This record gives sequence, structure tokens and C-alpha cells, in this order.
Amino acid sequence: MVRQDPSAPGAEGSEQGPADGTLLTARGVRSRAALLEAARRLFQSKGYANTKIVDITQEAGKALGSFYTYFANKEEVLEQLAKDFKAEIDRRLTELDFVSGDPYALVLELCAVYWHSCKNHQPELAAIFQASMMDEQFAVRWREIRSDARGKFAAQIRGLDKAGRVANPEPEATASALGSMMDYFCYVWLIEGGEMNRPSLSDNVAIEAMARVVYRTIFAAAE
Amino acid sequence: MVRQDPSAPGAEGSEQGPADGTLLTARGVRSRAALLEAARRLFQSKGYANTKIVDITQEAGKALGSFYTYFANKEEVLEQLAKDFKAEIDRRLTELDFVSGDPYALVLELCAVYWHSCKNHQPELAAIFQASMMDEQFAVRWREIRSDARGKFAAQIRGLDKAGRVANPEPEATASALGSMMDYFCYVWLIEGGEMNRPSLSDNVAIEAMARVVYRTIFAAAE
Amino acid sequence: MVRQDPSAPGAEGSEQGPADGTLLTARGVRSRAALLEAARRLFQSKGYANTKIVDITQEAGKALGSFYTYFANKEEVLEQLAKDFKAEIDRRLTELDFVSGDPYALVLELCAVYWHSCKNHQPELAAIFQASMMDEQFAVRWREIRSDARGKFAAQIRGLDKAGRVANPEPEATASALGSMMDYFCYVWLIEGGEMNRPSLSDNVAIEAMARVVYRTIFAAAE
Amino acid sequence: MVRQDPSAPGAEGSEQGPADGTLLTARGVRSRAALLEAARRLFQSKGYANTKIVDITQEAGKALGSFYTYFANKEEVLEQLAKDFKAEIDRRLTELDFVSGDPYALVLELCAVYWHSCKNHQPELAAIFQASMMDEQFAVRWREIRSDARGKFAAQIRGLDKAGRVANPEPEATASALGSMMDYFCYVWLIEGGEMNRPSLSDNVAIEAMARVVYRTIFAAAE
DNA sequence: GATGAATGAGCTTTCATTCAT
DNA sequence: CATGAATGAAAGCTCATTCAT
Repeated sequence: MVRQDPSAPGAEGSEQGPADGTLLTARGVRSRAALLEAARRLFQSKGYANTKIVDITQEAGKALGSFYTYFANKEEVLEQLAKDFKAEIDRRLTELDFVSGDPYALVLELCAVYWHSCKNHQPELAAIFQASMMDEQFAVRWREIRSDARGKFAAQIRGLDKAGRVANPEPEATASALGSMMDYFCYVWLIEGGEMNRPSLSDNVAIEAMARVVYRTIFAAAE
Repeated sequence: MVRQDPSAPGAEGSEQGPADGTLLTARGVRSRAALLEAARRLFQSKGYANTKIVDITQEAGKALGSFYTYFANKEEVLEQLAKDFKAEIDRRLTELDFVSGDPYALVLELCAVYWHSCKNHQPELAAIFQASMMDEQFAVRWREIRSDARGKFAAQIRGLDKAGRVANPEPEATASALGSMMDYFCYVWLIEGGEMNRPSLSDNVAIEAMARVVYRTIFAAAE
Repeated sequence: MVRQDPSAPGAEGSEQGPADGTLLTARGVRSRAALLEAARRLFQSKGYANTKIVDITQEAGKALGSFYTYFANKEEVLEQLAKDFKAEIDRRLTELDFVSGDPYALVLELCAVYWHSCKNHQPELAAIFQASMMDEQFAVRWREIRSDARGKFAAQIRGLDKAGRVANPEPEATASALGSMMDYFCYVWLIEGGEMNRPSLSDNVAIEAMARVVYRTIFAAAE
Repeated sequence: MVRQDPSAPGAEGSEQGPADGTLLTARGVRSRAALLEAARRLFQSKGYANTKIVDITQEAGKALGSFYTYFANKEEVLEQLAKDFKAEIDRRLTELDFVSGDPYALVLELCAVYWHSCKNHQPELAAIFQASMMDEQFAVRWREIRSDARGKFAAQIRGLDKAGRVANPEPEATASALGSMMDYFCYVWLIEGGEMNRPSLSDNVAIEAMARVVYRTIFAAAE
């Protein structure tokens, strides 16, 4: 069985002030959160590149100028959202114990965590993907975000390799392949609307499809 | 061993005229090709979204207005390039015989074809990925392009499944996962500059990493 | 004697906001009016077609972009001005009582109203005429604007016809002829600069010339 | 009864060469005529301002460059067409004898000549009207063209005035009013598509409507 | 003469960012 | 803090005119 959707999304945990680091008033906190939420909604519905600053403020019911009270530009909004996204993935991955226990159950768990993290953060996923393709700065950041997960995969593979249970001459390349699969598979089904003639997938089917690929690649060869 | 890079890239095979379907003169053919080549170079170096029409004409050593002699807008340029890209992949995939012979050799061949097609068409790969994330029209087109490859994977899986050699309850989901892996893996290593601390991969390492994942997912489980 | 020029021209009565229907601030109202006034001046001096957006903003002492805060394009400006123009003519025509009283006095009054309305709205007259010749949309609108006046003429003629006082087998055609005369006569003398060797006409001479034609066509035949 | 449509339209009578005055070869004559005819068709269907040079050459089945073999620009095309138009009107008006005979028959004849001249030259009428509103140069030319007709009206009125048969204190103003009526009435019904709810008029109805206005204004008052 | 590609000035429109109220 | 008008740099696209073939 696949673990059910864990927790909430949200623009929580970001009560820093404007550019200068000033603390915000209660009203300011509310405005900032409204803008972040509006941006999330739009990043998902219209895409990051197609979202204008004025769209965000309109969606948030604020004046255009208010945007600049809290953010220097659109990039900063995404940076903030991405930070929260990364934090959630990191936290959840840490909770997993990769070595002990039934390997397939572990892989399934891992895929479930990733799938649900992405589902909780669809706007962030969409925006990061898009931004990483238009802006070198975000390409770097996105590489950083995913590098942790890649590292865990690689370490796991290396461990099994040393134990003589599976041949993977290039653990990092394989880890990158598996990570790419997970990243883009989630993007395709959660953001882009699926493949031709199949617009969506149930959570379980999606998670199991990913898990199957990961498990067989890493463990099944050993059997 | 992995087959070596087969053939040429290029903006060949597109001698249609301007929007109206007029035939081009020899001079026109040259100019059009120069613009396509310039666009390719820029799509790769600066990205699709960051490439302006004037950049293309400058890079091609033409006047701004000349662009519109051949294309209605930037989308049309990409459409043309994408068409050539898809044609190459399709042609090469058709040449492969999926069923007979050593399965791993076949998978390796398949991955090699895909990798080299992408390597020959890095600008197209970059531009299509980017455009598909900003423009619904291109998202659809890109889905169409990749659906062939997905279909072939799924059919293969279904065949083995019926033969009782492997359990894959959702062939399309698995096919999508493998396809996503290949698409994004190629993008990451050929366009984006690899993962952190590892900017590039040799052709063979890359192809074998993909092949390992595909082969183990589809065939190895049967052994 | 002919009634003297009644009231003011102007871009009054148009405090709607930008495209979306937002209400304007006091500053916004001022800017919008400045742009409308600038457009009026230029429509008259250089003509509608020859007036560029940047001319309007320059004339108004605004930045180019400010234009689009208030209007979607030049057509919208003219539409606004035309609306005011039509409103004035309509209002004044309504005040006239066509049936009772001395017929010639009435006709004179009518022509005076039309002449002065056009004189108060020279830029609108110029622009509408020009736009109606380049843009089907404005041709339709202009037809609508003048149809009221035509209808009044026709009704009047029909009334006299029934009373057996004048033979006008095609009241609408006659009304159209009289209306055409008034429209283009006003255009020629107020906008185009008159006929050869006679650049202008006093108000009274102009009004009486029109009135003579109308009166004799409709009423004089009956005597 | 109204005289029937007299003669042919056409771009005849314009065998001058290119700008420099060189004589044209037979082939050249044909090309030039084809371009003029194409321009006429387009001036009527799309309007003068909306007709591009390339439209003309395309419509004529010629290459873009060929246009400049025969004309310096679009204005020159219109000038040529206008010349032919004016020549026809002048010729026909000369044939009329204004003084002798039944006044109403004469006026009817006059209006018929004007109506049919315009009908034979709809493209020219459309283009001249439009051009006169965008281009001071054509405004002047158009004033010249119509001044002859105005002069004849005025002379006629003055003649009757001296004879004490009608009071027209400002013959030129009245002549201008009648001329304006005829010009714009023809434009409205032959080019613009009539008034609201009445897209067209039979020749006789149109001619009689004009004649009625002219006759009553000039002669009827005397009775 | 005929052809159609090449050119670039000219105009429109968008939108991030600033700033006075 | 909130507001929304003001700004102008960037693009995109059009089209008259030139010119090499």
C-alpha cells in the first residue's frame, strides 16, 4: 500500500520582511502571504513566464505597488516558494530510512513522498521547471535542490555495489537517470496534463510506476 | 559497444517558401537556411525565450525585416526545426527491430539512437522543452512528438506481459516513466550542463545509464 | 437671425477608467482628459490617420506608455470622442420642435444646430469622416450616428407628403441627399478649408445656404 | 425618364511611360494597364489606404518590383486614375446645355451624368475621397476637380438671380451645398453601401432624389 | 523589362519598476 | 503601508522602396 497524502502545502514559514530585513507588521504579514498565495495560483494556472506582476497583485486584490513592498521582483517570489518546497522534500526524505527493511517498501515510500511533495507544491514544481529553463540562476538553484535526492540514490547504489549485489559502474549517472525520471514524470502528470489520450493518473498508479522503475534498476538485478 | 554518432544535424529538408507557400529562389533558400541555423545556435546558447527576432537576424547577418520574409514569428521557426527533429527520431526508430535478437543490445541501440538524435538536435531539444512550458500549443505538439516513442515502449511491455515474462500492471504509466527519464536525462546532460559537480558525461556512460534503467525495468524482472 | 454658437466642446463626460472599467483617481481623470484633448487637437491639425500614438502623448506632455493606461488603441479614443459628439447632436436635435411654427425658421434652427455642433466638434467630424473611410467598423458607427438625423428628415417629408403638400416619392432617398449635403458641406467648410478661392464662410452664410436647400426641397414645393 | 448608363470605365488613355517619360513597349503597356486595373479593383474592395503596393502587384499577377517600373508610388497611381475620372466628367458636362430647354430635364440629365460617371469610376471615387482626407495634396486636387462643377452651378444660379427669378444671395455657397450633396450622396450609395437598413438604391431613384434637391433649390423657388 | 529578396525606418504594444499622494 | 499613475526601454511586426540577378 502506498502512504496517503501527508500534509499541507502553503506559503507558511516565510515571515521575513522586505528586502532590507525589517520585520513586518501583522498587516504586512497578511499582505505578503496573500501575494505569495496569489503567485502560486497563477504559476500553476498560467505558468511562471506568463504571470505578470500585475496579475499577481490583481489576483491578491492588492495594488500593483504593494508587490514591491515585499519582493524585489518575480524571481524573489519564486525563490521564496522554492525554499519552502525544498524544505519539505528534505524534511520528508530525512525521515525515511533507506537501508533497513524491505527494499521495495522503502522505494515505494520514497516515491510516495516525492509524488505527494510535488502534488502539494504543483505551482512551485511548474515554476521551478520553467524558470530553470529560462534563467541560468534558477537552473543552478534547481540543480542544488535535486542534488540531495540524487546523492541519496547514488549512495544507496554504491552501497549495494560494494556488497557485490548489483553492477552499476556509474552510480551517479544511474542516480541522475532515476532522478530525471521522477522529476519529469511528476511534471508531466501533475503539471502538464499527462500524455496523449491519458490526461491523469491515480496517485497509486503513478507512485507504483515510478517505484517499479527505481526498484528494478537498483535492487532487482541483484536477485 | 555503443554505436557511434551516426549522421548530420541541420536545417535540411525545408525548402518551402514564406507563409503563402511560394517557392523560394536559390538565394531565398540560402537566406532561410541561414536564419534557421542562426536560430538554432541562439536557441542553444541563450535559450528559446531569451532569443529575440533581432538576435536571429543579427546572428545570420541579415536585416530584421528579412526574418519576416520567411517566417511569421519565432514559433514558426521552432515548428520547422521541431518537424525536422521529429522526422529524424522517427526515421531512426523505424530502422530498429525491437522484438528479435538480444534484448539488452536492442535497448542499448534504442538509447543510443535517442541520445544521438538529441545530441544532433540540442537546440531543438532545448527550445521544445522550453516552449512546451510556456506555450500550450507547444506542450501539445511536444506530447505528440514523444507519444510515438511512448507507444513503442508500452507495446513492448505489453508483449512481454502477455508472454508471462514480466508483471507490469500499467504499461502506459511505465512507458511514460521510462520516456520521461530519457527525455529529461538527455535535457539535463546535453542542454543544462549536467548535475552538480559533474558537468558532462561521455556518450557511452550516458547511453548505458539509460539503457540499464530501461532494460532492468522491462526485461530483467523476467529473469 | 441665426442662433449663436451655444455651448462648449470638449472631452467632458467620460470619467470611465481603463479598459477594465476601474474608476479613476482625480489625477487619472486629468491625464485621460489631457490625452483626449491632445488627440482632438491632432485629429484636426494632422488628421486621424496621420496622428500616431506617440504624437498624442507628446502633445499631452505624457510618456508614451501612459496612453495605454487609458485606452487600448487609437480607435478607442475616437470612439470616446464620437460618443460625446453624437450625444451633443442628439440632445440638441431633441430640443427642436419640427412640426409647429414657421417652417423656414425651424429649418434654419436645425441647420444652425448642426453647423454649430460640427464646429464645436471639428476634430471629431474630421476623424469620424476619415475613419469611416478606412475602417468598416467606423463606417457602421458613422452610419448609425447619422441615421437619427436622416430619420427625422424622412418623417418630416412623409408627413407633408401625406398632407398632399409636396411630392416626394422616396422620402428616404431625399432625406439621405439632404443629410449628405449637410454632412459633407460642414466637412468641406469646417475641416477641409472650403472650396477653391474661398477658404471660409461666415456662420450665417453657411447655415443659410444649407437651410435654403433643405427648405426649398421639403417645403417650398408645396407653395 | 433618366438616361441610361452611357459608356465604359477603364484605365484607357494613359500610355505614358515610366517616370522619365520614355515610351513603353507593347509588353510594358500591358503591364502598366494590368497594374492600374488591379489597383482599381483593390481601391474599391479594400479601400485606398488599406491597399498595399504588394497587394496591387499580386492582384495583377506581377512581381513587386514591377510596380516601380511604372509608378513612383501609390499616389501616382491614383493621380492617373483621377485624371481619367475628371476627364470623363468634364467631357460629359461639356456636352450638356444648361440654359436652354426644360430646366428639370436639364437638371435630371446633369444628375444622371454625374451618377453614372461615379458609377463607372467607383474605385476612383472611393480613392479620391479617402486620399483627400489623409493627404493635403489630394485634398487640393479633389477641390480642383470639383470646382468646375461648382462653377457651373454657381453661374447658373447667378444667371437666374440676375433675371430676378430666384433669390440666392450667396450663389457659391449654394453651389457648394449642392455639389457637396451630389459628391457625398454618390459616395454613400455607390461606395459605402447606403444608409442603415437600406443598402442600395436603383439608379433612377438615386438620380431623381438628387435632381429634386437641385431643381427645387435653383428653379422651383421661382415658380 | 521582370523578378522577388533585402533593407530598415516607423509604429504599436507590453510590462517591470518607480514614486508622489 | 497602500495605492495606482507614470515612465520608457524592449520587442514585435509592417511595408515602402531599392537593387542584384
